[in-house]
Amino acid sequence: MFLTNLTTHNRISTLLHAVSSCRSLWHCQAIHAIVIKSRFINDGFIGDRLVSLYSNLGSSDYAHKLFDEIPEKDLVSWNSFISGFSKRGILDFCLDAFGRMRNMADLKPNEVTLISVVSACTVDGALYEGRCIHGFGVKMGFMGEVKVVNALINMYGKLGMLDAAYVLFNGMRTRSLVSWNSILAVHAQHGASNEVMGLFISMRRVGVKPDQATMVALLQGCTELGIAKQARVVHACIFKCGFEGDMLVWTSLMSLYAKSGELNAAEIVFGELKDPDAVAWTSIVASYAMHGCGSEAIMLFEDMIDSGNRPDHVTLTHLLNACSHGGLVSEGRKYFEDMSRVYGVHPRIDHYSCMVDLLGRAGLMEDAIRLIRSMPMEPNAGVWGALLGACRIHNNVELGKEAAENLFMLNSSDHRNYIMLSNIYSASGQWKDASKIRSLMKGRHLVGNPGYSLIEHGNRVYQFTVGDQSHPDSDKIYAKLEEIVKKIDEAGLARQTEFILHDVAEEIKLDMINKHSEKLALAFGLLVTTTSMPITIIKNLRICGDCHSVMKVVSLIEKRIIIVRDSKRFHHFANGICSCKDYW
DNA sequence: CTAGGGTTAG
Repeated sequence: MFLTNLTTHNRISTLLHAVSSCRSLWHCQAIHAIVIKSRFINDGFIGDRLVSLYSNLGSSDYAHKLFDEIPEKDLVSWNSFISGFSKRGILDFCLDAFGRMRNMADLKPNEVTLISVVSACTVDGALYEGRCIHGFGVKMGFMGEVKVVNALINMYGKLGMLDAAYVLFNGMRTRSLVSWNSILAVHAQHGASNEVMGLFISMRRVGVKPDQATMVALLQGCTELGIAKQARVVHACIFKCGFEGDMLVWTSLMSLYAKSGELNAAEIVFGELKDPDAVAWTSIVASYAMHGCGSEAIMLFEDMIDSGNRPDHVTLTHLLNACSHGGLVSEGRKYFEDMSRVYGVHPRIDHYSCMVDLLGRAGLMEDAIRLIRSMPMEPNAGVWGALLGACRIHNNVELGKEAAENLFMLNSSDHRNYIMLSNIYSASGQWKDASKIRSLMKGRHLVGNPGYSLIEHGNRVYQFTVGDQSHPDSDKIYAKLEEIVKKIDEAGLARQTEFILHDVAEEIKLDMINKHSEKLALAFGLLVTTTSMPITIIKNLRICGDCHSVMKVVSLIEKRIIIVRDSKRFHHFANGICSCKDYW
């Protein structure tokens, strides 16, 4: 055994090291047994480490039991206990222990305790608890501690209270690099790209040197926009700051290029990684999946396996997604079966969603519903949503109704489900049912996010909303749009007005659909670019069905390449066809 | 000298 012939001090530090290196519950228990045999079980250091390890590994029973067995619990014992639950995101246990600690006469929580408890409040719906802890921190005089404020910035930011986070950040007398990174990260995570850029510039101005986390936040801040030019600017910035080849930063950059429509650039960035890790491989598989290149994604996945990297549940999700977007049914089925047997990844609910999507899109409704019934867990909104989407494509009213009813039960506030069901009814001519669903939606006061489309030109990004007239050259844009519509009518394309929900006359519907944001962006793109340039449009919602067919026709009659990123994936239009093969 | 704490990728 490795513990013989060592001095007492060395044995304790060896044990501490062994305890720290545990990666599984089984491993932890084995080391625990050695600790018991080694008569050091009462050593406070080792006990604390075991406690935090057990709670870190999610075994709260062991953690509680062991914690109770520690004879003299000091501040560090309590902090280890609490931090373990904090890292696992188990808020209840954290607050419980914090409460018990506050009731102790001879022990007071310190700033370390507070940081752990604040971090635990970053889970959804814990704003009230977070505010209480914040108040406690103020009372205890911890607000001068940079790390406490950083944790609070992160907490408010993660819970969507960007203003509160900014007020705290702004009020800091001294800010560490982590303070800057935290405020950047929470803005980036909420798509506040302008703020991210502004903060980054201020940070440089006061002479703070960015690190890996800064660059990642900067890159993340650009994804919402998805503008290739901005990706290139940040890429240059990464070079200047000396982060080229950094795995974390480069994976993030690769993903940004892919999301900005530049699959080639993503491929190049990936190629520059000497020894890509599992996350980098997953990212490139996801990139191809996003662009609808199913077989390429599969090939890359096989390369990943050959390189000795192990896929995890995220990799498999993207792989199944790739099969689904590419309509590769048999491949998807094979990988779904292989995932636990060959790769040791047990299917989670997201994998079931992917499979329902895959089968449903392919029109294999029986198989999709059979899979749902056989799931070992309760189907969630993702699963029913996938089925509903498939019913929309294949006009399956019966199943669509069932899927929608389940969705309404799970989450009645997502207006997209109502629209989808209403569209299914309209498509099969059941107008009364369709309008019933619409009034149900209206009655519940459900409105969606307003749709918008972005397009880059010169050094600017232009934004269009439905019927937008804010552009200075609005007249020209609408004239171009009219010209396109005329050509399309001449080409004999049947327009799809059922995507308009309002109860209005057909010609008004057509007028409304003609002013969709993606069509305005398209008209603008045709106006300002030359024929050799692809037109790239970023849409915040899913592309509308009519716009999708119009893009196809325009790509043919105007001989243009049009690339649209919607909220789910990319569509590459050329010669009258879309890369999604109308599978979307 | 030594335990516990804040930001970061797919």
